[in-house]
Amino acid sequence: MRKITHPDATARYVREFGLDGICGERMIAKMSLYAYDKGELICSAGSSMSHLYILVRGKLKVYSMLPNGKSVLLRFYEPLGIIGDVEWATGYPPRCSVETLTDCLMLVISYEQLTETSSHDPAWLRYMMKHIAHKLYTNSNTLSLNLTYPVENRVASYLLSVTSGENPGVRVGEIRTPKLLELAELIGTSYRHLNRILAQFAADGMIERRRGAIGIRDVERLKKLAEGLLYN
Amino acid sequence: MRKITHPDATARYVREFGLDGICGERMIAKMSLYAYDKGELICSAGSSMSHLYILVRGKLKVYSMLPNGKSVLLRFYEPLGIIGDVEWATGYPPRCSVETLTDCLMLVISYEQLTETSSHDPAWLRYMMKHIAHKLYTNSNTLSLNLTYPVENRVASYLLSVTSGENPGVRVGEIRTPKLLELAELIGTSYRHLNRILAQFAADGMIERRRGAIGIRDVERLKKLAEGLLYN
DNA sequence: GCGGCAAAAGGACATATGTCCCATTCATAC
DNA sequence: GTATGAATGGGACATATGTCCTTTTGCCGC
Repeated sequence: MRKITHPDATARYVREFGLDGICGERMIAKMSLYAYDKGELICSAGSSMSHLYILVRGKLKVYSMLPNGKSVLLRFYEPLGIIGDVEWATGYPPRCSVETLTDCLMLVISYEQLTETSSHDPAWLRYMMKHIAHKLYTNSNTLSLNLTYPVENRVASYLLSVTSGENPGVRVGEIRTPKLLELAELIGTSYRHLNRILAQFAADGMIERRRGAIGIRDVERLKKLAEGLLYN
Repeated sequence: MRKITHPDATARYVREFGLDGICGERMIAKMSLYAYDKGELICSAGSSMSHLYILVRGKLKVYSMLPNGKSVLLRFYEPLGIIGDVEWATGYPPRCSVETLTDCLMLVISYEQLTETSSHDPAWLRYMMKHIAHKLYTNSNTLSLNLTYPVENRVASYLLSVTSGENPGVRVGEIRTPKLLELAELIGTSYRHLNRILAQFAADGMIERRRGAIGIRDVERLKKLAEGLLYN
């Protein structure tokens, strides 16, 4: 993580995403731009949260760590995803962990300055309200689906989510897998079972297994399995 | 459902819950008070939503109907629970159904009038933002837990949630069960399996089964099973 | 009382998933 | 090269849960 000090840096992304129509000038003036490397942890469950992050480049994953030790993948974020909004609104400690999947750029502002510059600004408050409501809507949907779909479908959905956008063309998708154990935790199952499902996918010719990577061989059949179940 | 026309009715509850510190006067002037009987449906997935409801008396249950036909119990509401906030904020159609568990009283205001009287009011917007963020926080937690806990624990949690408050004293809880099939759907399992779990609970002396009702015999052991898993 | 029906109880079996353990592979230090 | 350990692959079995079907129970109209 490092701060981007180029004078025009913040303004560029504020303009690109039309944030100037949402955030007041005073708020924009207090924002900084930070670069994160792939694999960095932005926040983690149990720690404390002091800044709001607005993703403008790259991709993140958000997962929840549960008291019983297990974890559940909640969603992926792409540009204009916001981290720390719920914690700002409620003051609760974060119950999720957020990790970069690619190199990322984020606009950052401290809660203190955010409150000072925007807590009386209806446009910003409406935007935040809508944004959080959207999160609730989709989060509730995703988890409810996960609750009733078997692991097979969830794995298919995960593979598609991680591939999409990486190799947009005809090329076969190649996913650099994190440690499979982590992947299993994210999907909310045991390593053993994930392994079974992957072996079955491979046997069916839908994927190809390699050390540290998975090759997608049949996107269509995966899509069929993931039907309607999307993490995005 | 019927409107309460007593002139002072609305004002009484607005005062009781301190809503006058949150909702502007203009907004309060547009609110009505409605009474609902036990078992009425306030809203249902797929329909359209045109009013915001603030619960001031009674208890509700909220559940989600999924595209694959199954449903999941999301939470119970008690006074100051708000229905229709997410739909107002986002404009999305409701994906949940809400049903009264007891006779209820609710303050009601149409989206049109709500937008007109409050969409520039920072105090109200902050309140809504915080409220929705709280919903997201707890909803995500509940569903994540459900995703990783077996049915046994969920049933225990359900029994406790429904009992608590009904017989606060030493009396043994007596739950008038809805059709058990419905209950199974709410908990997100099959009727057969719910039956198994209940039979096991009964065999262990934790509950007593009767026609159309369940008697709680051992709150403590149920609490142990429900550990940390709460729908409220 | 009797027939019939909805709700409830439960048997038998299949499937999904978890747990425990061991074998294999690969990289890296030495 | 060899030892070592992490990551991976997989066998054997237990448990959780779903599906299908049959039986029992209690209620209601006649």
